[in-house]
Amino acid sequence: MAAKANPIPSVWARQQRETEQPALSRAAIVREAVAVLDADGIEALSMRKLGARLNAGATSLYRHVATKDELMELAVDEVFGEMVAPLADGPDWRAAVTAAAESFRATTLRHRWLASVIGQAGLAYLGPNLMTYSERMAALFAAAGFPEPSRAIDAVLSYAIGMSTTEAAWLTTVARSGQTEADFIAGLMPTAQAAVSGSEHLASAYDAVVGVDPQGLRDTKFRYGLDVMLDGLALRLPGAAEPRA
Amino acid sequence: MAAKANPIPSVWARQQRETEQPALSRAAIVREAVAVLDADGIEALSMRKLGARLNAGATSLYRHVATKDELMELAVDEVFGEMVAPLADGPDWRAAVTAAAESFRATTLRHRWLASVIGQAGLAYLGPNLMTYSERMAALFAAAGFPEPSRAIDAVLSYAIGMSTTEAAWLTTVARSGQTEADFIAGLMPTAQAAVSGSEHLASAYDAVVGVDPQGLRDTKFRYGLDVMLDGLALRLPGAAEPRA
DNA sequence: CGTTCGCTGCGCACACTGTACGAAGCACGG
DNA sequence: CCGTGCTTCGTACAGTGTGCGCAGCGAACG
Repeated sequence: MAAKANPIPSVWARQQRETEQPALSRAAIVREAVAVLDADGIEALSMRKLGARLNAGATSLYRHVATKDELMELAVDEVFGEMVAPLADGPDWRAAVTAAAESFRATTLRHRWLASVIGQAGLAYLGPNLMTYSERMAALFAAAGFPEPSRAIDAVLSYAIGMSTTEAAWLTTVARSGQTEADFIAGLMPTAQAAVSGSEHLASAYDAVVGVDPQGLRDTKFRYGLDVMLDGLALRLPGAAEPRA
Repeated sequence: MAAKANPIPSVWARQQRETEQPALSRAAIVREAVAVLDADGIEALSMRKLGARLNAGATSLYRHVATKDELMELAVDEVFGEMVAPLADGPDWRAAVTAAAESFRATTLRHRWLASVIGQAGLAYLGPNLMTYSERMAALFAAAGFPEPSRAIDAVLSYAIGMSTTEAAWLTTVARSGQTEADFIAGLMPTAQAAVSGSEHLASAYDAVVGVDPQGLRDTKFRYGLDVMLDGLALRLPGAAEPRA
């Protein structure tokens, strides 16, 4: 009422050129969302908190992003841009594919929330960055002489996804405990030992691993499975001996 | 007051043997939770709804389950009980491992919410059912002569996880559209075609697939990657030719 | 030049979430 | 008979995603 009867003062009270921040844009929102996700994990990202980070109200974001799920899709493709697959020029397709897979793993471990999102939404995003990554990989396999590159992509990528998401989830659990990985494992051992008691093969596998550098273990584990897969693929190149079990 | 002053009628008014429902128990809660998850998906499971399904209040569940996350862990291990790995008695380790992997995939596709949970929490559950599944698989590889069965398990299981969760997420998306898989793909084609334009290898891969039975495609895709992995593993058995790229 | 119009940001509101807390009911041992 | 401990539940709180309608701004237009 009072404000309506007296419109004049607002002229003076008006904020002059309050465009300090580069305004709100889809790109800025996605970038900040990734920052929050990296820093505090997936359950810490709320529209209100994100809005506050951008000096904006929560619902303002909805002008640039249809829904939170869409924002997550954009964030996923954003970080997919960090995954690089070498160009198909070198003769060593194994090294190139290995580099591409390691890049996938490294990116997933750098942005551990990816594991959750991939589990919920899969790879059906069709985002441009995922597209160029896949295309590069297809070119790699095609240049190597594979008749059906997409088959090989699916195999290698599925392995990379499974191993990387499991690893990311594990590291998230570790991080939440506030301990180092080695300490966390040490603290978990009693429970684990009890769980595998009566399982002879598992128990011996556990014993063989106690006290070893965990990160190195994860690295070689990933490389092992990847090498196995690439060996299997190599057998499918034109001219190769049949494997025999 | 009135009830307290007149204790007699309550004997007759009392619900005789009101144990129609088997009361509230951890097992019953977990069972019902799985039912809800299967029927309506992971985002439809709320403690209130679950309580209502069991003729109980929402917070009553917390007497048997510490937190919702714990309930999810229990639900995961519950369905892990459906995954079967053959005993290590037959000579054909490839067939046995294939059966175990297919069982993993089938279970994941039967309970598609598993994909989300695995992405969030990994396989660090240590639940009994996961344990016996892993132990069986370890026995399989050990009997086949692998010096490090756990390495082989990690490789095969990672592949199965990656492919199955991706597939489950895809099927969830399809189901949410209310269309058949073939129709959904048809509706998606324009977008997909636009996305792969300029990516020659991907485009040709897409073209090769249009109009084919989608489920059969998924089946063979899974089998292909699994066979590749098993071929690579076979090379690591004592006595095998080196692969050459 | 003044006016209008569409786009952007925002406060409010709604329905819903997980769960901490304290009270009430019950079966059972003394 | 009275505790006593276990189970259930109502209430409450802090937080979520997001639909709706209003205010202000820049640009286009008469």
